[in-house]
Amino acid sequence: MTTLLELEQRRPARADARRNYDSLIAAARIAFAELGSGAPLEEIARRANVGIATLYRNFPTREMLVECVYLEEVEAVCQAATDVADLEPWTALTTWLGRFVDYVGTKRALVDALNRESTALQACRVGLVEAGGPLLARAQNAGLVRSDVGVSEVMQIVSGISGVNFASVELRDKVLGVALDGLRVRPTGQ
Amino acid sequence: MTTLLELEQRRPARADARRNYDSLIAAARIAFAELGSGAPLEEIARRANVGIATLYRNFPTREMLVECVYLEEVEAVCQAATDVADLEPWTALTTWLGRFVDYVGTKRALVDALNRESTALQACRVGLVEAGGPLLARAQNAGLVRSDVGVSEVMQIVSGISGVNFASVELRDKVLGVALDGLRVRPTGQ
DNA sequence: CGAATAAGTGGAGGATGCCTCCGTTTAAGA
DNA sequence: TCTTAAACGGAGGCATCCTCCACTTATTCG
Repeated sequence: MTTLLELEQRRPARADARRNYDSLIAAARIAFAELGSGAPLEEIARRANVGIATLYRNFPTREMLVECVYLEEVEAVCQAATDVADLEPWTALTTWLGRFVDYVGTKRALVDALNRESTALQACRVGLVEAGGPLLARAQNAGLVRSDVGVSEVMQIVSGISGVNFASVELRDKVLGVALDGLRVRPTGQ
Repeated sequence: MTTLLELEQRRPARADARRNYDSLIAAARIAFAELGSGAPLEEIARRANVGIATLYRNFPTREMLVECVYLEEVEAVCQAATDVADLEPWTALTTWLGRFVDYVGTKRALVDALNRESTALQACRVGLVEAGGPLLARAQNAGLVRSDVGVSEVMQIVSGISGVNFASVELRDKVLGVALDGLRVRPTGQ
C-alpha cells in the first residue's frame, strides 16, 4: 500500500508550510468530528490559525481534505486485519469486518466519500482489499465462504449496510449478520 | 397507506396556489434528476415561474420537497408488490426487491433521504413495509426465509447496498444476491 | 553573515445559495 | 361588485465558497 508514501509526498517541503499542513489536518479532524463532514472550511482554517488560502493550497477540494484526515485511520483498520490472524477463519473475517463497521459508523463522512470516485480514496480501498484478502481467502479455503466472491464485494455489502441509519447498534449488527450469512457456503445446493 | 391522503391535504386550496404547487413539484422533479438532490432551490423556483417565497411556503425544508416529489413514485413501487403475487414465494420477494432497487438506483436523493429522520418519509417507509410484508410472510411460511427477520430489516439490506457505487448493474445484482441469500433458511443448522 | 529568491501566506472580495420579511396582488365568497 | 383572507414575489441579510495578489519568510549560496 503506497498510500502513506503518497501522503508524505504531498506534505510540503518547507518547515513552516509543513507545520501549517499538520495543523490543518489536526483541526479538520476535530472539526469533522464535531460538525460533520460539511464543517465550514473557513472554520477549519481559523482553528488551525491559518489563512483560508493556505487551506486551499494544500487541499484544493474538500474531499481531498477528508481523505487526508482519514487515510491514516483507515491504515489502522487495515492493521487490525493482522490482529485477528489467530482466530477461527470465519470469526476472524467477521471480527475484522466488525472492526471496520465500528470505525466507519463513527465517520459517516468517510463512507460517503468511499462511495464516490476519488483518486486517493481509491488507494484506501486498495488497502482495505489487501488487508482483508487473506482473511477472506482463509475462510474460503476452509470451505466456509462461497468462492465466487471477492473482498470488494464483501466490503460493498458491509459498507453499504453500515451507511443505513439503524435504530440501535444491535439492530445494525443483526442485519449485518443476516447479510453476511449469505457469504457462507450452502450445505445443499441452490 | 395514508400517504397520498396526507399529500392531498397539504396541497393548497386556492386555484392559483394549487397551480404553483404542482408547477414546483414538476420543476423539482426535473431539476433533481438533472442536478442531483442538491439542486439550488432558487433555480427550481425559477423553473416553476414562481417566487422563492412560494417555494418555501409550500415546502419549508428541502427535504420536504424531495419527499413530495418522490412520494407518488414510491407509491408505484408499493403497487408493484401486488403484480408479483402469482410468482413463486422466493421469486416474488426478490423480484419485488429488484423493482425497488431499480427505482432507487436512479434516485440517489431518495435513498439519502430515506436514511434520515423525516416525518413524511416515515410514511413512505411504512408503505413499503406494508407492501412487502405479505411477500416476505409468504416466503417465510413456505419455509424459505428465516422467520426472525422483518421487512424493514430486508429493506435495510437492500437500500444500504443500493446506495453503494457499483461498477456495473450486474455487479450490484450479484452482491445483492449474495446478501439476500443470507435471508434463506439453512438446510442444516449454523 | 547577509543578500537573493522561490516558496509560502493571509484576507479582501466577488459569487452563489439559503431563508425571511413585508408591501402588493388576487381568488373566492357574499 | 366589494371585502378579505390567502397567496405572492423578490429584496436583502447572512453564511460559505473560492480566487487573486500584494506581502512575508525559510532556505540557499556567495
